[in-house]
Amino acid sequence: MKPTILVVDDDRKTVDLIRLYLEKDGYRVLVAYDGRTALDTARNRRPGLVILDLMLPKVDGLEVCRLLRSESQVPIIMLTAKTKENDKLIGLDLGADDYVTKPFSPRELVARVRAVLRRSLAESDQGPEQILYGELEVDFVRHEARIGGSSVHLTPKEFTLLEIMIKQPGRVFSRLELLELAFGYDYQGFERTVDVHMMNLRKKIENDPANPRYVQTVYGVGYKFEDGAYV
Amino acid sequence: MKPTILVVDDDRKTVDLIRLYLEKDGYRVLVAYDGRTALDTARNRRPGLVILDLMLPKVDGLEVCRLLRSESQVPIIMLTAKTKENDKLIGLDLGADDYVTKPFSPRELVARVRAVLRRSLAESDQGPEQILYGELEVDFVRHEARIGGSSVHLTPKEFTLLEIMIKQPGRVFSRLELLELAFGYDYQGFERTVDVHMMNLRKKIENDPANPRYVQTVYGVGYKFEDGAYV
DNA sequence: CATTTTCTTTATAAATTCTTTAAATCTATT
DNA sequence: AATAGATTTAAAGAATTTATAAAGAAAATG
Repeated sequence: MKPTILVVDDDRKTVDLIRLYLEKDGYRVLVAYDGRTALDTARNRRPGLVILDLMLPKVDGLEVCRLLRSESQVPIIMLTAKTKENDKLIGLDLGADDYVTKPFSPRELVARVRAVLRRSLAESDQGPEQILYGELEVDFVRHEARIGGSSVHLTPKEFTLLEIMIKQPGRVFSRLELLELAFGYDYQGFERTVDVHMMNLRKKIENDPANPRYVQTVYGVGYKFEDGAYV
Repeated sequence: MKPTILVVDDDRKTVDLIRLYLEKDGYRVLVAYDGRTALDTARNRRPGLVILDLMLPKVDGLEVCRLLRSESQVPIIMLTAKTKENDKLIGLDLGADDYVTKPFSPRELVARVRAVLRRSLAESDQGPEQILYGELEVDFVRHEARIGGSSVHLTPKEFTLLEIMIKQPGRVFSRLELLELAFGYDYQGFERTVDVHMMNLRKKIENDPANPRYVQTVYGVGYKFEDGAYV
């Protein structure tokens, strides 16, 4: 089900054009021609995204943006006329998720709507707070692992490595990937460091570290978290 | 074949440094010193990735980024000076795939190039994550082969050889081709090594290794993965 | 700034895989 | 059917990769 989009601009032709393209792409569209109505509509109808012109009567677009932001997480795309003034404005943080300068192609605007929605969905779905496999629980809120209900102390790197792997169970990660993901792209050390962390991790979370159930080696490739999908 | 990378910065020393490291890592490099040239080059030469400085003469980096994004899927890494101003800019999503703040280490930049390319290749669907033929499944994410749903352990070379062949089913590969593709162009050993790997592979994935269904010999030529297109 | 904890490196042992070898088997061709 | 060349097969040693323990370096803590 596609979200509803609120389009706010005092120029009715612009609104009609945007509406046409959005509806063609399957979105429900609400419209407002001034800032006050925009705020009311946003509060009552809870759109999934707002397209907002910067220059508006009654309550200015900037103000609408600020108010919306202070009271909800709704993604906002700002429409701005292309001037040097506005380039500076963009340098300031207006709190919008994206900017489109007039004149714009409707197709581009729709593409940006899709992109912003995709991003904000991805962000709001930060993955689960907790993952369970068998006896093992990994709790990202508490930053803690548990075996059979009782917590096991992991060091920061051990936890991070486990987190990376368990969030994509079954996928094999090379040592280099793990280093870059866990320790940053500027990490200077040896790949073998990963092995030692894995060993220590296994000592803590595996029943039989020499025959690990969760943290498995893929010889010649790297490590993975075994989810038991195919045994 | 590694992709071509377009490096855009008005400071020639920075460009040279980046170029040096990228070329050392095997990439072809194009350069541009201003926004307009960058856009022209990107449109004509279709690089696989763009490294883009935020501050540029003629057409500003932000604008270049927007334009490139609206007209292609090319991954973009932004170079930004580390200031509070830019922190805000980064808070906004400029549409880049990654950001690197100046000053940066060339090694880190190259690592990020690799990571962004890996991500965007994975997204743009450079071939499937998994291939099925009859009972046989080959899963590239899990780095695992399965027969009738249960996984079969393959060694790294066995897996690589199978991967090469199954990705172009029906095509015959000479032993030399297989050696070069699987083991690298500088491989020194005998061609007969391939035979042994094929034998071991057949033992693991074939029902009747002496009458293989998947890994077939083409007498006097090499091996192929039989897809059953013309049997 | 001393103490504790964590991280990285190093060295060695253990496990796995790869290559070579040589004999047996198979294939195409005469 | 005989032959020369190609492929299969098994086995052994060489090479590579991973596991492990321990010590020194670095980082965090009080």
